[in-house]
Amino acid sequence: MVAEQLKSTRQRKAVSNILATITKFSSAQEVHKLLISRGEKVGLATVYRTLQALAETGAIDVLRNDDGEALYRACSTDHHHHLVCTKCNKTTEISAPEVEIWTEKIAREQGYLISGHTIEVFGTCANCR
Amino acid sequence: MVAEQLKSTRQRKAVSNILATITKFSSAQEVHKLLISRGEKVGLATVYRTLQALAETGAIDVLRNDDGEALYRACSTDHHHHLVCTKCNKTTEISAPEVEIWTEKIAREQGYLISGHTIEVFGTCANCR
DNA sequence: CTTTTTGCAAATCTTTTGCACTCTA
DNA sequence: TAGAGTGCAAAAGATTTGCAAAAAG
Repeated sequence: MVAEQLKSTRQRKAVSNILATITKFSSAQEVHKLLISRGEKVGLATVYRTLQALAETGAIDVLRNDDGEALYRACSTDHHHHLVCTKCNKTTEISAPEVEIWTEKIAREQGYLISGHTIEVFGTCANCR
Repeated sequence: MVAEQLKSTRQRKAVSNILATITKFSSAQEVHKLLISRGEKVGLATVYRTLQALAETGAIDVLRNDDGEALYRACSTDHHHHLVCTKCNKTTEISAPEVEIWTEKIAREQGYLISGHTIEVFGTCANCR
């Protein structure tokens, strides 16, 4: 299973461009609406496929909201976590070397071989308080 | 909006009992199948409603898997996080005072008012290695 | 040209709801 | 009894998929 190289298409560029302008996690549906409102002609299925493809290559981050919807956002590539405002959905990246270490420790204590972890902190940001 | 008190019904007891015997997070569909296989007569919708109700009262924990499905599991009531085996789905509760503190700190630095957080560590447990 | 991509609509799948009926307190 | 709770089937909604047409390299 060789990593496929994605071809550069109008639609994919459009999706990438949109993502670059968004700072909060957005669902495929939202991304699609944004594209349409910008006058871009891209099918919903294509948005889904593109977003998935990008997520697989690690180019963008994915997470699930409480309704089970997949949310995407362009992300820097280094390991980090998120601080999410529950009111405006603004997201701030936070790196956490301390926590990475703690994670490793806990896992070892329990006899686990760590493959990954998720840390998300929710709250109200300064603007929304 | 006063917290409603759930009435005790055959179906609810059945769901609770099943949950008590399960050690891994399971979807509503799975719980329903288990009930049926045990000969319990409970509707799928009821399982969904019951699971949601229980989750709301904090009696059970919920999390979303990568497919966006809601997974439930009976849980002790004190605050803690999970260490999940990606092979057998066994879940170990971990408490993390250190992390709670770190979370608080980070948030304050960013001007956030913390409302909650999620920490899940994935890996392979001793038995599955 | 050959292989990927698209678009659309149809198909899936999980979860939610409307409603009439059945229980619990 | 009154108000909750239940079962079923229909409705939602998000995501996926089949397929023929269009685009990329």
